Amino acid sequence: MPKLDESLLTGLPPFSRLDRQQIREILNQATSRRYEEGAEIFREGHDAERFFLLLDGYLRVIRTTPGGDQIIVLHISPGQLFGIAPALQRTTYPATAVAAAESIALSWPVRLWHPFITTYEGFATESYKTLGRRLGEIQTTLTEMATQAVEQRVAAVLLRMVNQSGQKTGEGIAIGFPVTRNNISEMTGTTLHTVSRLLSAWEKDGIVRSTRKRIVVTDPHRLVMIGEPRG
Amino acid sequence: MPKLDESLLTGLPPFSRLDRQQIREILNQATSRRYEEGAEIFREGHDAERFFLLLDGYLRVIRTTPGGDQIIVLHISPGQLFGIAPALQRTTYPATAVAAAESIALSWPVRLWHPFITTYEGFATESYKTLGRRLGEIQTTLTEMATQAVEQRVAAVLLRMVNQSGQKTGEGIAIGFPVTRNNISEMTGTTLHTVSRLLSAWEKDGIVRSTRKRIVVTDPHRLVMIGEPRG
DNA sequence: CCGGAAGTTTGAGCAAGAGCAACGTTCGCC
DNA sequence: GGCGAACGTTGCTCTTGCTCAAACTTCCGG
Repeated sequence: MPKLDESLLTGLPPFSRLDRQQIREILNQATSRRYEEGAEIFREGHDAERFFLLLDGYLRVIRTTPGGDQIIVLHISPGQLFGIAPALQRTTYPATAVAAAESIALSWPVRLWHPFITTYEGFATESYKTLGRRLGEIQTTLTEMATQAVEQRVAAVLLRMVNQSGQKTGEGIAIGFPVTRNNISEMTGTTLHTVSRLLSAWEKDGIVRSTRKRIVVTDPHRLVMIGEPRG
Repeated sequence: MPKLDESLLTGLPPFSRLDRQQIREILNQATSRRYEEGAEIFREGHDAERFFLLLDGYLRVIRTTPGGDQIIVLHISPGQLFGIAPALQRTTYPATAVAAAESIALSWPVRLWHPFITTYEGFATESYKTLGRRLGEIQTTLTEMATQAVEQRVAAVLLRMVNQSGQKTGEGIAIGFPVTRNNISEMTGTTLHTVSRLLSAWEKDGIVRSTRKRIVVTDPHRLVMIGEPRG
């Protein structure tokens, strides 16, 4: 295992209040691993043996129903902790994590969770903030699902992905990882057909541009308008 | 303020590992209050000044959309902590809490949160377990919303309420607090009309019995069958 | 360079459930 | 004891978006 560079963690919120020495300790106990697009990092229901930090790439957190349907609960961006089941006293992972793009993550065995929480200043605070944000995000998604029509939900989801991973390009803002029509349908509780029709229509209107697995939002403002129920 | 009896807390998970003396301390700092059906305990977005424990009654946790629609995120049963925004480093409440039935709750100022977490054994653990369960419940609801038809969602929600608050009666198991058709529609993302039709149909089939605001499930097993998508 | 897999598009038909409307019932309050 | 508000029921209409079907395009591996 190559020695990990301290600069990997220095900027990140959970570690921002630590000194060089402490970061070194943390890195020395970490395992680094690369995941290809589509690879599973951990699976719902399995023993939570490690907790993770995403260094690079994007993840999807998904749940599968008994009936075989799949839904995407949220996405994880670089710099975020994930698989932090131990924070909520869980012994198994509550969902499955899959690499949406090629990704790199550090991980530590759960037995280090408690020491981390108690010895590293700011680590607990940031972990719980992250959980709070995610809870909020899921609640928002739930609210949208319950009250908004499909078109609005798809617009909202596109905007959310743009906000979390957008990269400026010549044509507009690109979503920073591959997304299929089917993925979007799994985020919005609809079918890939309906998503395809919506994107086609928006492309005709100059709101988005898309190629296979890649989406660029060229007119975010108009997408916001679509996302608002009455207007 | 009448002195609160120690037996109020002795059985409850967050305090189960504490001695008489510690429970006394906790009670001495608590404020007890009664809420009528429909009363608001705290509101989404307001400063989180206190955290709570529900002693008796039932609460609804709701969110309101900009468009004025309302959804019920979850219910809270006696013995549970709620309004524990501080646990997730939040300074405002992420949702509104309303008494579904006449209720009694204790509360403490948030500045006591940290002392509670650090000095009372088991308190932190139980609080985070509660959060974990709620996150799981919301995720389940989200999954149902995204993958199941209205009939299944309504069946699932009835069963959940029965499990959380069911009381055996001569005819079956009664939901332990008042619920309107409209409330159910706010839990399932449908309309009160559709809920009314479903309940009427189920009543005809002998699966439920209902009067104004009161629902008794007479044949839970068949309701479970309805709740399963393919079967 | 070819073939298959994965992803995308589009059309046509249909049904679930929303919206609208009207009326009935129960309850609490003056 | 009567009135109004809140809650519930039911019929009808109409739209959204799902299902089914088929073809097309892009990508990747051999």
